[in-house]
Amino acid sequence: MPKGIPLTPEEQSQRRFEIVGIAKNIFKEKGFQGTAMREIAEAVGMGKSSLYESFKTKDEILVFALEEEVLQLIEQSQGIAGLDLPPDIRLKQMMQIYLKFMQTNNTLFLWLSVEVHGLNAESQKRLQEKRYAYQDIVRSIIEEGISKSFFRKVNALNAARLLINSMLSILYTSRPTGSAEEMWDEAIEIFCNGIKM
Amino acid sequence: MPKGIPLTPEEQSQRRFEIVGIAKNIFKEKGFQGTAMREIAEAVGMGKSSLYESFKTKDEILVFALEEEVLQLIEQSQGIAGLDLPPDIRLKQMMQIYLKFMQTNNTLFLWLSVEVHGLNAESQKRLQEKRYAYQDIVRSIIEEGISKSFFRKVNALNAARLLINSMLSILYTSRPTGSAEEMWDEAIEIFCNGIKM
Amino acid sequence: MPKGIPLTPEEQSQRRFEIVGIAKNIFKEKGFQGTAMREIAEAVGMGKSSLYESFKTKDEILVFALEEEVLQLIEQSQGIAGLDLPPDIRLKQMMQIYLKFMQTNNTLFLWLSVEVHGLNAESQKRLQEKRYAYQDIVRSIIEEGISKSFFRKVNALNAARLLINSMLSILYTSRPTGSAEEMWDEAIEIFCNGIKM
Amino acid sequence: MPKGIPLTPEEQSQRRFEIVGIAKNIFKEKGFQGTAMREIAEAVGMGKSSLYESFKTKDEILVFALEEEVLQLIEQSQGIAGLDLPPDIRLKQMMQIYLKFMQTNNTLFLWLSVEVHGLNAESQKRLQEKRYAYQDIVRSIIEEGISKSFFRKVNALNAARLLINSMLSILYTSRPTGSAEEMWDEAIEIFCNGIKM
DNA sequence: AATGAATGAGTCTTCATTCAT
DNA sequence: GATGAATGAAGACTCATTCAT
Repeated sequence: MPKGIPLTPEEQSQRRFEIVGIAKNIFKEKGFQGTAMREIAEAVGMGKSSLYESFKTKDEILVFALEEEVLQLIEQSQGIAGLDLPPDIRLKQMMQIYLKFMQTNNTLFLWLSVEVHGLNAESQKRLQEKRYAYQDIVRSIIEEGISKSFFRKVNALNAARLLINSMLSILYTSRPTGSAEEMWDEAIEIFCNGIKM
Repeated sequence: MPKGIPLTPEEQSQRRFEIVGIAKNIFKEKGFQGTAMREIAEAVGMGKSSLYESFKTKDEILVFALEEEVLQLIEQSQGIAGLDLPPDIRLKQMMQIYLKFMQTNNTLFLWLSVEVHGLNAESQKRLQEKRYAYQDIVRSIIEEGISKSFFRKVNALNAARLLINSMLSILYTSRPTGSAEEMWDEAIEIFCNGIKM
Repeated sequence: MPKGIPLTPEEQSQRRFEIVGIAKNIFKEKGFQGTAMREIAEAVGMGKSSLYESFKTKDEILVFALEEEVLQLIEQSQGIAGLDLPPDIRLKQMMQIYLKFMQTNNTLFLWLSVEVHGLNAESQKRLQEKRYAYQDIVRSIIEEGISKSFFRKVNALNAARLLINSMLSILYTSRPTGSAEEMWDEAIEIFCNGIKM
Repeated sequence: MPKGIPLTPEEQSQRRFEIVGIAKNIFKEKGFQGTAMREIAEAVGMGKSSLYESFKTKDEILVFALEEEVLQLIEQSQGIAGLDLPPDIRLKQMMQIYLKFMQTNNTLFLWLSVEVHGLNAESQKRLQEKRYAYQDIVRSIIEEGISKSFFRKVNALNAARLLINSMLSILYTSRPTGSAEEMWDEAIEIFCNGIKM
C-alpha cells in the first residue's frame, strides 16, 4: 500500500503466495481460461496492473500455483520416503498423501492438463521438471523395493507412473464404486500385488 | 460444391467427417479453446459460416469428434470381447487396440476426460454415456474372469477404470522408458498379475 | 413447383401476396430485423432464393406488406367516405375501421415506424404516398364538415393527422383505462367535440 | 484520458453523458439496431472496448439516452404543474415544453415507445415507469381541471395519453401545414375545446 | 423455374496487457 | 509503487444475398 517504498524480496515473495493462494481458488471454480485478471485483482484487493508487478503474465500465476502445490507434495512425500518402513507401506502412505492433494486441488490439476498446452514452452518445462521430481520419489521407493527383493524386477519409472496415474481413475470418475478410500485401497492393492515378488 | 442441389444425407455425413477429421488435427495441436472456427474453416477450405451448416456450434464439433473415436473403439472392443479366448488374453488384446486408438488420437482422448468441462450438460452426458459403455466392456471381461476364477474377487468396474487409466501413463509421458509396446507390456502385466488368482 | 414453365403475371402477383401474407405474421411476432429470410422461406414452403424471384430484397417484402394493408384500409375508408351520412358519423365509422386495422396488424405498423428509417429512399417514398392518400380521405371528410358548418374552421389536414394519431394512444398503451372500444369512444368524442361548431 | 487515475463519479457520469450525447445522434440517423458499437466508439473517439467501461451493454446506452431525456422532461413539467395558473394554461405550457423536447430529440422519442421492444425486460420496465410518470403529470392537471369544473368529466389518463400522442402528429409529418407552432396551437386548441366544460 | 449451398461482412462482447499519472 | 483507463485483437455466431446446377 505505501507508495514509493520498495518491497523487500521477502515481501515480494509473500505477495506472490498471497496472490496465488487466492487465484488457485478461482481457477478451481472457473478454470484458467475462464478466469480474468480483473477477477484475481479484485479478489486479492489490488489493482489489475499491480498483479503484473508480481507476475509478468497470467500464465505465470498458473505455473506458480501448480509448482507450489507440487513442491508441497514433493516435500511431504520425501518425508515418507525417508521413513524406516517396508517399501510397500511407504508406497501406500505416499499415495494416500497424493490422493489427498489431488482431492484438495481437484479441478486445479484437471485444468492443468487441459490448459497446459497453451502455456509457453518454458513454463511447460518448469512444470515438467517438478512432475519428474515427484515421479522420481515414487520410483526410488519401487527401486528400493526391487533391490530388497520386495518387488519383482520391473521398470521402476514405468511402474511409478502407472501407480500415480491409477489414482486419477479414482478422482475423476463420475461413477464411483465406493468411497474414494475404498477405491484407493483396491487400486493400491492391485498394484502392489502386481509387482510383488 | 454444387450450389443449389441439396446435399444427400450421405454427403452431409461425409462432410461432417471431413470437417471433424481436419478439426481434430487442429485441436490436437492447439487445444479446443485455442482453435478458432475461422481456422477450421480455412483448413477445410470453406467459408466460416458454411461450417455452421454442418455443425450448429463449435462444441458440436468436439463432441462429434470424440464420439466418433469412442464409437469405433467400442465397436472394435466388442469384437474382441466376443472372442473365445481366456479373459486375460482378451484384456490384453483390448488394451492393445485401446493404445493404438490413443496413439492415433493423441491428446484428443485426454480431452475426452477433461476438456469436456465447459460443454453444455447434454453434450457432457452424451460423451459420458460412451465412456461408460466402453468401461463396461472392459468390466465385463474382468467380471467374466472373476466368475471363471481366473481373477481374484475385485470390484470389476474399479479395476477396469484402473486398467484404462494405466494406459494414459504410457501415452502422455515425455520421459519414456522404452517403446510404447514395451511400456504397455509391462503395465498390462502388472495389472493382470495384480488381479490374478 | 413445375420447373421451366414461366409464371404468368397473375401467378407472380398471387405468389407475392402469398409470401407477404405469411411474412407479415412473422414480422408481427419478431419484428422486421428479427426475421430471417430463411424463416420466411420455410414458412412459405419454398426455397430461400426463390423468394428473391418475387422480391428483390428483404425490404421490399416489408414495403409490400405495409402497402397492402394500407391499400385495403384506403379502400374501405373510401367506401365510408362516400356514404350519405353526417360527417361526424362517417368520421367515427372510419376510425372504427382504422382501429380494427391497427388491432389486426398490431405490431406490424409499430415496427414500421421503427424500421422504416433503414429502408431505402424509394421504399420510404412509396409508403409515404399511401399514408398521404389515407390522410387525405380523413381530411376530405373534415373539410366537408367544415364547409357544411358541422365543424369549426380548422386546418383539415392537421386535424386529420391529429385524429389518426390519437388512435395510437389507444393501441399501444400498456396501462389501458378500459376496453379499446371505450377508450376509442372517448377519444373520438373529445376530438369531435373539439372541432364541433 | 489520464491513465491510472480512477475517474471520479462526476467524470464517469460526464463521460456517460458525452457518449450518450454522441450516440443519440447516430441513433437518430441510423436507428438503434443499425448502429454498431464500433461506430459509436469512433465517433466518441475512444476504443471500442472502452465504451464497455461506461456502459455494460449496447442496450444500456439506449436506455440511458431515453431516460435522460424523459427525466429532464419530467422535471421541467413538474415545475409547470406546480404553477398557480388555470389548468388549461398549464396544459398548454406543458405541451410546449414537450414539443420542444421532441423537436430536439426527433426520432429518439419515437423509439421510446417503440424500439424498446427487444430490450430486456428490466430495461423495458425502467423506461415504462418513466413514461408513466410523465403521463401522470399531465393526467394530474386534467384531473385538477375536472375537479375545478374547468373540464368535462373524462377519463383523465386516457385524455392525457391522447394529448401527448397528438403532439406526435406534429412532429413526424413530412407534409406540414404550417410551422410546428401553428400546428401545435391548433392541436392543443382542439383538445382543450374537446374536454372543455 | 427453382433451390440450397456458400460466404464475407458484420454483430456484440471479452480480456490480457500496457502506460501515463 | 500503485493503479485503472485504454485498447486492439480476437471469438463465436448470423444473415442477406448470390450462383451454379
